[in-house]
Amino acid sequence: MELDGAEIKGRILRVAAELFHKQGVRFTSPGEIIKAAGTRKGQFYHYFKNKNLLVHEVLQYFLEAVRTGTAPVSYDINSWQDLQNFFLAHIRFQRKFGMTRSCPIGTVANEVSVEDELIRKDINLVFGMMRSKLAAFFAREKAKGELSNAANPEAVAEFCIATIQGAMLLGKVNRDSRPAEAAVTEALLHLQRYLVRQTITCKDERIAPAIL
Amino acid sequence: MELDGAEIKGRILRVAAELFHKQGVRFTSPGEIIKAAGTRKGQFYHYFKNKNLLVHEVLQYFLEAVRTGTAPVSYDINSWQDLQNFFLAHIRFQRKFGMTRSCPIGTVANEVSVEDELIRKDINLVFGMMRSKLAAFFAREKAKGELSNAANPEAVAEFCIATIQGAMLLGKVNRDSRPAEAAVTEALLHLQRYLVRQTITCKDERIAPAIL
Amino acid sequence: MELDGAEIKGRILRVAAELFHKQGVRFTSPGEIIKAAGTRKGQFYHYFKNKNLLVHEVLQYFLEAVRTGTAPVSYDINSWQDLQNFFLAHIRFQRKFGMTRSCPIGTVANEVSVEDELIRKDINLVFGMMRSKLAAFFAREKAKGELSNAANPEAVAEFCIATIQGAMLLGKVNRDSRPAEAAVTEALLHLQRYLVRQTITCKDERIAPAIL
Amino acid sequence: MELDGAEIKGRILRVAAELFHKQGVRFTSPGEIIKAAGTRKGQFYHYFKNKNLLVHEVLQYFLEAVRTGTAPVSYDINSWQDLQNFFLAHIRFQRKFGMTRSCPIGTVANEVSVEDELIRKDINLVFGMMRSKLAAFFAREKAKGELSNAANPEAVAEFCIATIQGAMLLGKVNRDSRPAEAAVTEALLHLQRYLVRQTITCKDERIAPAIL
DNA sequence: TATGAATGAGGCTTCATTCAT
DNA sequence: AATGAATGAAGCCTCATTCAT
Repeated sequence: MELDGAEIKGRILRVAAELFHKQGVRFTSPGEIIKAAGTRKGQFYHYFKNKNLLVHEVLQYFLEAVRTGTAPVSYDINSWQDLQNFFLAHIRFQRKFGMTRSCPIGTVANEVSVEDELIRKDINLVFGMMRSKLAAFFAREKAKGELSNAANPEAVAEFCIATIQGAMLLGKVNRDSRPAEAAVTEALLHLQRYLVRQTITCKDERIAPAIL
Repeated sequence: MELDGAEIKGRILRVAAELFHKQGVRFTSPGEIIKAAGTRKGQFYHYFKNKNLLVHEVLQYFLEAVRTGTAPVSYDINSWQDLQNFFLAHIRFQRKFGMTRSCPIGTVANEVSVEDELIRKDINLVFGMMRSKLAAFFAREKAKGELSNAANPEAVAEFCIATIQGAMLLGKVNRDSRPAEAAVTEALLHLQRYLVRQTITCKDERIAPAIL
Repeated sequence: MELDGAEIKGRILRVAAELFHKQGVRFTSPGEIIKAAGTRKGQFYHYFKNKNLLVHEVLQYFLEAVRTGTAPVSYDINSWQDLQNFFLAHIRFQRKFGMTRSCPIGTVANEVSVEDELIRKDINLVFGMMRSKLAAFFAREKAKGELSNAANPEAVAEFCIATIQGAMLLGKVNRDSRPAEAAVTEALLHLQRYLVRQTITCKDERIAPAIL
Repeated sequence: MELDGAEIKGRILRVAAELFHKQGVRFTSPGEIIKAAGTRKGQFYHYFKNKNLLVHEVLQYFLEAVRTGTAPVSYDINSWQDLQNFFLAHIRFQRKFGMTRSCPIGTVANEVSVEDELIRKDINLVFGMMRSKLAAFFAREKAKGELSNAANPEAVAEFCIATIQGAMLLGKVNRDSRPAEAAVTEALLHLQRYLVRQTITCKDERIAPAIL
């Protein structure tokens, strides 16, 4: 069976996403992607006009993954239990790579320079998608009277994303999940205090990292 | 007045730190640093055996800056007012660069790959210095009975760093300080709730971003 | 007529072989080869991943030349007359370059360092090919009863190669063919004494260098 | 105790000789010699105007070592037993370096290019010293009537040097002393046949490599 | 004597891309 | 659609040496 165009393009995209996550965009050359994808230069430049547009498409692929919930961590939160799991899932994800990587989006985001307007906007869309999914949950909870009126869903969502990004960064530079766990645990405590009825109760007021 | 050796080495170091912050380590070539520092290739390699060791020295310089409190943001916190100011100072710092950069340490941290063990450890030392200064403050407050016994100084310090790093990343990709402000404001609220006596009071329970 | 890929690769290979023979591998930079071959950097690295692999290919080319008998000196010996000619042909070859070079293989061989395992093995193959061709001749002569039973074909072949390599080195540092001739003449005398019937007779027991 | 000038110069010389033997002249930079000798750039260039003159002095040091018999292998031969030992001593010497190097002089000799007239002449002097010592022995034996009148002392000496150089080269590229032993054993057989009285007798007409 | 700062040419290689087929 | 040849700028670094102190 021959590989059709979409197949090849998809493979390049997946390989590129993996390499960008592993070593960053700048440190990943088209040649390396081509080799890892088992394709050829001509094919690569046929499907992607240039490296920048490949980054663009990778980010669209990430956007789609977050939107449809097929990303390694789902941003579709429906319960406080989901929310807690959501934070911890990021660190579980990171552990799969031996704590040597942080968030795929965050990694690319960090590299954007003033010239990369297109890429910056792409990343914004991904973070925006994450934020709106999280904010939607908080808004729903607020509507149900479960969340304090003091909580601003958008701001709380922003806080969640920021803390997770920072926690993963700390996890990576420490090569240890504990700093990341400590950070997200504090974040969860903060969110918990917004709850009108304290549904999540942990003995010592801390979410046990052991459940990770 | 002639420039002596230390002067030149210092200039290379400062220029490199600036470029690394602006565009990352990977995208900054020795040639670019040499040009910006107004020096020569031979001179550069006389003072720095290779680019990696320059990065190492830049990080030592950052470590020293954090240690001595000469960094753009001081990590020496002595009051809850200091703490609040500390969070906001990060975003003020970011604003100076038109929200096009994130944290100098975070930027380098994000780039470390599995091969850069030396660099990873250097960054760890810097984050460690930040953490111990913050944790020292929380420990002191706890000893004074101002901070809840439930608070673990190290964990809370980790949370502060993570949230700031994430907030600055969001600020950069948005080219807007508001997402970053929202995130750190939530973080401050969390910390405030650890206070035994609620010394920081803000009308609507939110720290006004306008004071930034 | 345009040059196709194989043509260009071949030209780089020949130019490299020539320069390696003239001045050694170490003293021949890719830049020099590129210039001499009238090609470009990109082209060079398109055909040869790196300089070391070019050396490898040059040595394969030498191996092939020895194997097929297209090298400047043929290692296919069929008679005692051939053998005598074979020794002298090396010095004739050397004279073509004004006694400024030694053996192309020997030159590269002398340069191998502990790190160059690949190259060392390549050279071994070339010397091995030379040895087996020479040994085959001695074995045949032994079988025919022309060569003393005391002669070990492999050992005698090794001796021939060693003496020729050493003779050419002496010829080069002296810029004079006489030391080289003296050495190979002695070697021929040694071989001659292995003959059961003294077919090669020289008046004064010496092979006249004049015939060179 | 301070090191005086001669001490330092001597150390640089010895270190350079060692490195040239190990990896060749071209591949040994002044910086490497300076580091290995534990000295400084200024000192190096104070004692040696340039690298080429250092090579020159190293060769003079080799010349002196051969002249005075302090070289690793003595060229002062006084008996046929000495002669046999002399050949084998070269291979023993080579074994000390795990068969990774050939002759120190031969290594430098191989690298001489057309521009290095000075160096070429220096090497010639060293080989010339070797030759005259060997030739002196053969001449004395001839005078004593121990050596065939057919033997030309100079030519036979040249042959000895050539075969040893070639044998060591083969030993190095094979990383095995056996090819080198085979070659020198044949050479010894040749010399033996020049003896008027066959004083060296080996059972099977071969000098046992086991005695090495 | 001794030092290390300074120099710039050059070494080896990768990069991202275009192009002709 | 697919190929791999072609390109030259640039990346990182070493070299051998000179020079001012």
